[in-house]
Amino acid sequence: MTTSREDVLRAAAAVLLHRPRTPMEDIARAAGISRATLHRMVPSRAALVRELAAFAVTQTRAALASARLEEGEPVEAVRRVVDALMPIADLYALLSGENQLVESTEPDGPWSELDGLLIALYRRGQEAGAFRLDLPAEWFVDALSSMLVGASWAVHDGRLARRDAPRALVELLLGGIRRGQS
Amino acid sequence: MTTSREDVLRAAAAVLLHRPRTPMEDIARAAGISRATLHRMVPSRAALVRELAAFAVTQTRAALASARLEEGEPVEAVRRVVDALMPIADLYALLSGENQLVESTEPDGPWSELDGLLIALYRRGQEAGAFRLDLPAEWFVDALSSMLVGASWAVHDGRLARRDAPRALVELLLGGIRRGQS
DNA sequence: CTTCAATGAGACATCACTGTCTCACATGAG
DNA sequence: CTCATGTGAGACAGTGATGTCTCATTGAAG
Repeated sequence: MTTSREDVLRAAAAVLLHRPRTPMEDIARAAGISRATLHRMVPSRAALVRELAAFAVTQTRAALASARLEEGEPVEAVRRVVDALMPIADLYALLSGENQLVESTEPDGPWSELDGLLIALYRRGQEAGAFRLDLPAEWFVDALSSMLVGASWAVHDGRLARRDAPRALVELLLGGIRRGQS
Repeated sequence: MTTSREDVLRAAAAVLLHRPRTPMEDIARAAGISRATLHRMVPSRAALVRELAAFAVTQTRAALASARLEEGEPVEAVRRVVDALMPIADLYALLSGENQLVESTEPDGPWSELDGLLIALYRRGQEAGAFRLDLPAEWFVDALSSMLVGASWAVHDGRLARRDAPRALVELLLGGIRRGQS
């Protein structure tokens, strides 16, 4: 009964997001393997963290691709983004600026590419007259990121039902960014 | 030239929020004191963390009190809350569920009291017809918390101007929670 | 059945961090 | 000026985490 590398990464992400100081022994346990096996998979803690970051980038890129940001109404595109990112919110959270588990993603690295896709979506929405002009696109990305993390935590803590989370998030976010409110 | 205890706590909060694994030596440096002096102030790392938590509770309680949650229009009360919490967003972030630096704040501890004040505000807004009925009050608190953290980070990283942050946050939040949008 | 690869348990050495302590220096008050 | 207090630098011992490695066990394939 082999635990897949991906399962290990997912488990590591979840436990490290919640407790960044978790020892390797406990990370391995959380993934259902022994510490020796974990060390066979990755040469060091630092390497695990780097691999986690790369995995998170890959998963996020795929999620954003599946959300097809350039297609259709910007409002619907935001809905699709949230639906796509919710299942990987914990991985996504590792990449967002708030979590320094992953040290200093480089300014021109994969993260800024992904960030740029979301900024472009917001700007498309502004040009289409759907989104507010007075809020910076960067804030849209930050707000989305932080609410994804927040919703993920709320679900994790049982404060929000898993099936309600996407809707709660998207309603609040869209309500906040849509034009024509004041 | 003595660094006040509060300054040390503030600096420690900021650095630990960003890098939970920061060694005591680096925490002390960030606070402008030596490690020996830090150890004279607190007997251990665990004690520092406990004191930080208590300080965060005190500061948050004071901020919420200054925001006068029960007075006037719920919308204006939310504005006051954001204005009051922004300057202490990093301390507040230590208390919010997202950050396990402070391990497991007890269910009936000070945090749930503060949480309860915000929940009561949202419910007051619902009853007054100002806030949406379909979003849970708990989600309001989670969204506020996570956006406070997100905005604080955006400012820290230079993505959002410090003077624009409160407005960006409150506009998005209020836009999302107000009634009569759809 | 045998063989092979993967895995877990556990031992061990090393290292970073932590807490403790001493001593020299700096600063402020009288 | 002296004295008292606070501080920083640095040494040291202890601890927990980390990485490395060996050996026994397990499970799957042929």
